[in-house]
Amino acid sequence: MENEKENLFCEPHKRGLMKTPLKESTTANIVLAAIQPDFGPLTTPTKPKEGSQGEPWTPTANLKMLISAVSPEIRNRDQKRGLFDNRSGLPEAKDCIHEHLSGDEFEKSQPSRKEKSLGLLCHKFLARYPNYPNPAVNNDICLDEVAEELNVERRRIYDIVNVLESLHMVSRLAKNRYTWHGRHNLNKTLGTLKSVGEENKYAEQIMMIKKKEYEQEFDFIKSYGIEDHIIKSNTGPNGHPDMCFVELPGVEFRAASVNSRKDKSLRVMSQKFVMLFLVSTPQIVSLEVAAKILIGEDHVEDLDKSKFKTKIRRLYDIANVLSSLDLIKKVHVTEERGRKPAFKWTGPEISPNTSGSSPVIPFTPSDLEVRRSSKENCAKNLFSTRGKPNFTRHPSLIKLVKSIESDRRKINSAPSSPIKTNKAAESSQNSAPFPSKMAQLAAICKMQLEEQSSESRQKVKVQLARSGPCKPVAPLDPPANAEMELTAPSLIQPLGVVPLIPSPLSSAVPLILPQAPSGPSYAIYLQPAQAHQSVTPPQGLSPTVCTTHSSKATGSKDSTDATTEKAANDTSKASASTRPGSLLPAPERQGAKSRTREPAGERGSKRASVLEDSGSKKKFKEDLKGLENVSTLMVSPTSVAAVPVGNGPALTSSHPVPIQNPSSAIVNFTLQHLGLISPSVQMSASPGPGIVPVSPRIESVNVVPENAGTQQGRATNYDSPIPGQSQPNGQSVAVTGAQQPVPVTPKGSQLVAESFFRTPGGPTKPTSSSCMDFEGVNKTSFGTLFVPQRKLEVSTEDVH
DNA sequence: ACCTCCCGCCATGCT
DNA sequence: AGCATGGCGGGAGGT
Repeated sequence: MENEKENLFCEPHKRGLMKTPLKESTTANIVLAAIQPDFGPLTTPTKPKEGSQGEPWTPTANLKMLISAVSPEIRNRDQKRGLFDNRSGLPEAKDCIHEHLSGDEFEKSQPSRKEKSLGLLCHKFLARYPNYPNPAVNNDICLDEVAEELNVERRRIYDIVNVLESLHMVSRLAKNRYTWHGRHNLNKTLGTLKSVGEENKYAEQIMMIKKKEYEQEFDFIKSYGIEDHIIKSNTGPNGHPDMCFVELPGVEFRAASVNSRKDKSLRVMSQKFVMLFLVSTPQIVSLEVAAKILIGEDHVEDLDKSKFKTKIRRLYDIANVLSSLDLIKKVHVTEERGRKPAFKWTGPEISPNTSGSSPVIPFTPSDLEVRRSSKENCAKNLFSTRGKPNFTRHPSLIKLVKSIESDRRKINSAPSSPIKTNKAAESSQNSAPFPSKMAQLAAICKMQLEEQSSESRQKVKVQLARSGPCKPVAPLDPPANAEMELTAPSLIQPLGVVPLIPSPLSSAVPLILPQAPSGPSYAIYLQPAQAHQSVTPPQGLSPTVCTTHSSKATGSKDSTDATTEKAANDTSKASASTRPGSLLPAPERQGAKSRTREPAGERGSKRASVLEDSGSKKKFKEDLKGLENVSTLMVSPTSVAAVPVGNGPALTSSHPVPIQNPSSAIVNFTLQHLGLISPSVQMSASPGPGIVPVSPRIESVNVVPENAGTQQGRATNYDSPIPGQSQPNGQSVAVTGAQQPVPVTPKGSQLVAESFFRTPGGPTKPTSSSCMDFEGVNKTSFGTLFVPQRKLEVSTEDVH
């Protein structure tokens, strides 16, 4: 009954009807459709939660519910079972490879925590919707329904939705209702976030934190004061960077309710977390650092532990969702003291949206235009999100906006964000799960398989039909991914670029790098502050990188491991260490992902100063490895390129050749460290002139891909509207091009160029001032600072 | 023993 | 008041 209705209304796409792309959803839908009638009303009612679980689908469900009421355990068991059996969402029932309820008592009896993990849940959730939904269709999501179908408490759905909302993949329509936007706005959002992150100087903040750590370890401490200042300056009035939710023009929060406290947490935290990846060079962010930055109070000591722990918990939640989106993947950063959990960006590379602040624009003209135009959206203007401190809107306005937007959407079918889609991100979207654990894997695999099969058929048809209209972009990405790469060395910092002269000006200094042969050109820009830093040796870290990966699942691919090391040495000199390109493309998305896991070591204790010991050994090994790899890999530097700017299709992002990228970076890095080449030589990453990033520490990163294989499934999965595009390997290039084309002018959505942070309390960020501070600092303390080397190893998790 | 992070209590705020 | 949201942190599964 209702369910059906609701489905219709809420998630039409599920039905397959319209949307082509529905991936798994189709399957699921189908299933649901079949089942629902039988069961009867599901009810959606408000809270599904546990009770709901049982509820619905079958008559027996009621019984179960009753029982469960009595015993939670039973309840759980049922739930699990229900999950699989019923379907709620998952495909498992169908394919199932494993599992089964029937068979194993084991599983059945207990679903295991993993099966209940947010990551898996998120996969299920994502599987229901196409990456690039047809805007013309109703893409509403009814939270209650979803919760029921997935057999989870609504609370969990909120966790997912909040993160998705932060990326503007969904937007709230009303009470219990969200609209699914999929990845249409993703690149745009990321660009905006990157811009905001740059404005906030997150890169610097990261650096500072790291520096502090080092110092602490070594007793350096002296510079605390300074550092704090810096941070503070960057931060808002409160002392910490408080930004508000960054909205995109096209995707605004419509419900008033969103405003309130929501500005706080998960959503904002998610955005900030993403920003950290986007602004940091290696694109690897440890939870510890992220937590500190998010907490704002970075002042060292204050972090109270509980707060820190809470933040970490939240970050895991966010990370699980982002991992499901294939935007990040878990890795470990190993330092002397141990491994710390960290995440590596595997999403598309993005260029910052232009906003007022950044001068340089990497975008292609078309993009710019689009962006501009977008700004003009009526709706937006009406409600400009931007300015508002609050998101509250009058209901009537909301409606109006909504209607406008919907129209707009229809009109523009084009995808909005063209920017770089490349990376596979898109393609993978749905796909890719990474199972960390077998269970998850299995579950995911099943889902995927189902999806594929069902989808592919439908999809193709549909897409073809609709292809025109939609926007989409295709993602391309290869299937997989597998690989990892690694990145660069410096953990922190910003592009390796070099600024030559530090200018106090606020604006960033754009550098245009020569492009690699094939690639589009890219520009890197630095903010003054950064530039300064670079000039002076920041502490960054030097890096060493190691990548390791295993390929797993997919097998073939991957592989790339490289490790590098650098050894550099030294301390002060750091200059030597430059970071190679920092950016690495990340490319690959592997298909599989797993949620998280890993040991992390972060914890607060960093202090142990024991450093080097174990580290050195490892390093050595790594170095060796790195060398080996290098030899093998050496390849085109180009691939390493830093930030691709244009929309260019080619962007590195996709990296068709994953291996290369890392390798080049590594190679450079290694060579430099070895003294074989000068830093300036570096490849693309850091061009030139000046490079110097340097960081005192050396780190090595190992990335090991975890996943097992699920990828394949994924490959197929994507929904991109454009069917043909996907290529297995990831050559996304072509695809990209295709996507891009659609610059629709009117697009409404667009851009916000302005991304802004809203700072509630205060004014915006103090950019200039902060810059100044930084400068001062850099000069002052950085110059002298000695930094011990460290090694950092990043490894993706493996699953066990 | 520690890392992850599920679970769900309960505050917050809209309706 | 009731319900939707979602902050938060205890505590337990996993390794």
